[in-house]
Amino acid sequence: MPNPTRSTIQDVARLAGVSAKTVSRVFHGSDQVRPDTRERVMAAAERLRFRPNRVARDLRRGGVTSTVGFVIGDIQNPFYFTVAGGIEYELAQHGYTMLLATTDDSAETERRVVDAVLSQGVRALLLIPVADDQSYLEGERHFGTPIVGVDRPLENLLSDTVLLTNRAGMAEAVRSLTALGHRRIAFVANPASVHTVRERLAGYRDALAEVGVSPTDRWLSLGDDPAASTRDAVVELMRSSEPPTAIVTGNNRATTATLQALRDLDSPCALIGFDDFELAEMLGISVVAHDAHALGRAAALLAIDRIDRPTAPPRRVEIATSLVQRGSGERPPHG
Amino acid sequence: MPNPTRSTIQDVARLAGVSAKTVSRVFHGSDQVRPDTRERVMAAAERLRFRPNRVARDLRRGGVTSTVGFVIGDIQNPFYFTVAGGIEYELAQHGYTMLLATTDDSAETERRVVDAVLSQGVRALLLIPVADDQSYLEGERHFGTPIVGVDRPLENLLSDTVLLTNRAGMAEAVRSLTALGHRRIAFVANPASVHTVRERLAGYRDALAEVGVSPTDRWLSLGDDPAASTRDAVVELMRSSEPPTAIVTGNNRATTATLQALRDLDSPCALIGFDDFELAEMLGISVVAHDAHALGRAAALLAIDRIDRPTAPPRRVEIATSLVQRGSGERPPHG
DNA sequence: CTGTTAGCGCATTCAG
DNA sequence: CTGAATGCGCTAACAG
Repeated sequence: MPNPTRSTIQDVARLAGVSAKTVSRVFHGSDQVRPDTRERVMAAAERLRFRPNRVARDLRRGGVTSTVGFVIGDIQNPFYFTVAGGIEYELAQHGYTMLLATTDDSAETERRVVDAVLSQGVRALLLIPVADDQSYLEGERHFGTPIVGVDRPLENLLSDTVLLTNRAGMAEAVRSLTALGHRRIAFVANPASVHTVRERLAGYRDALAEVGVSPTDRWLSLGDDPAASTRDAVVELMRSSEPPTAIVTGNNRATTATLQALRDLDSPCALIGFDDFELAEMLGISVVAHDAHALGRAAALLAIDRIDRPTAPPRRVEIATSLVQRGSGERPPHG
Repeated sequence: MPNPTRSTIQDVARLAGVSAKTVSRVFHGSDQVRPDTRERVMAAAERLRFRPNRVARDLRRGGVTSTVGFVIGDIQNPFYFTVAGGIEYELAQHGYTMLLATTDDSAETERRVVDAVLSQGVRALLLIPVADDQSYLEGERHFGTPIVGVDRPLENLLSDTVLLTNRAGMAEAVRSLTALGHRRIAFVANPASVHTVRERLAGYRDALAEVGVSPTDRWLSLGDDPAASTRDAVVELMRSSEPPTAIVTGNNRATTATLQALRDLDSPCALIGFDDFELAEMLGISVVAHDAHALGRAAALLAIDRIDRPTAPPRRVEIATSLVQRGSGERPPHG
């Protein structure tokens, strides 16, 4: 059996004995339509199982769609999907839907994927950048497409941005450790090249500088070598001649890996992680927590605002982090 | 400064001194175009920052878009997001992008959201159903839109489906407990109304029946009361006159809650969770694991297959679960 | 309150 | 190999 053909606004108009425009008005118009006309139209639409074709509508209205693109590096990271959840939530509140695409954390892919998303005619673009240059979006920005950097700033492109207070948040954590007397504090993270880790590292240095400690590379484990496991790196760090008495981590993955290493070693080393995680409370792990869902919501709001006021100056929103003390970060120096 | 207007295929054609159709051919045509013509067109396109408008293209080609809709109840659940990741991955491999929408786990919202997604002209619809009846999709199915039930079957609608081996997986877990001598085995889950939990419950009963135990309601904690916390329910269960010597859980959230309760009580109760989680290995928690990413990939493949062969009989794919023993499930009965 | 005309940007005829 | 005409489904701009 061949598929029946989908009915259009014309079919409904014919059946209801009105013009196509009237059907359109019934479905979208804030215009007035006589109640009985409206009912005839609705009845006809129901009988024909009519559903307005949004694609055609968007095209006619100047290619202005109701979808917003979100391009993300790696969807598997729980942090990012919480962000995506926040974005989707806020977009839905405003009648938009989210088109989600991933780049495998590869700079070349980013450009291709962003291009594909833009050609879908998205109303705005939200992007967690991977490449170190987003100037290729300059043209698109000139066409008036709102572009928002999420979690990291877009490089070489004027844009709205939502960030965490990475530097201050990490500084606060390290300060809480120095206040306890810690001086040998290590910083553990995987990929150090991304903006967030660089900022957190800066905060770490800020706090150490305040107590006159100039951190040496000996206490940095930045996981630039993708082959080496963070877990092994931490074990090595702890077995060095002058091991740290406290560790701060640069993100959730580093926290998990560090946690496992410390468990293996049965070490009393203090630990504060960046990013909260589900079992942290049960495990008594202190963290620099933040609201990833709020980050997403804020990003979506920036985009929606800019749709309304395209020429407003770029805005930068910061989502606050907070130090959550659960035990692992309150241990005094040992050894 | 007013925004420059986006250039169209016509603009490119004019600048290159060819017709619109030729530009179209350069961008999509497997048709032949003379190399020098092609170059002129490409040069013009680049200068004008031309990007083909996919919306218009899709409309002209009969509303056949390259996006696939995925409707999900609650985006925050890591399981679903991993599924979404799998879907997105496989879709991207085939040139589709994913339109993601959520329903807040509400049956009424489901219908509204599904409608909105369909009116976007999606090429296929993937749905984790929440409502207990999807017959409202019958019309859409007749129009030839591929519809796939993900993780749970669609009710009253013929459709492709991807499921986990919920029943067998849970039976295997319980069987491993009865083999150790456990007889008082509790089943803990939140919302018991959904298909997956019902199936897992059935598997639990299967395995108990095999050793002649007919489970009483006393050992079921199904969390139908949204007010009561699962954690409290488990504490109560363990303090009853004849507490279980082992617990199996119906999903990842129940596992976490149960884990916390058992820690609070310092109980030697055996535990096998359904769904794996990040720290399970470190914590030595045995689980019924499965590959949520593969589930998503399989769902996407079903949709893509059906796009190609619309009249093939509905298919049901099952993704295998496997019992991962890490210690908590191998504890013998106590007390 | 309702109808008519025109055309969004593109691709599919059918011609050359 | 290339171009001209036509229309996808819908809605703005103007009528009435």
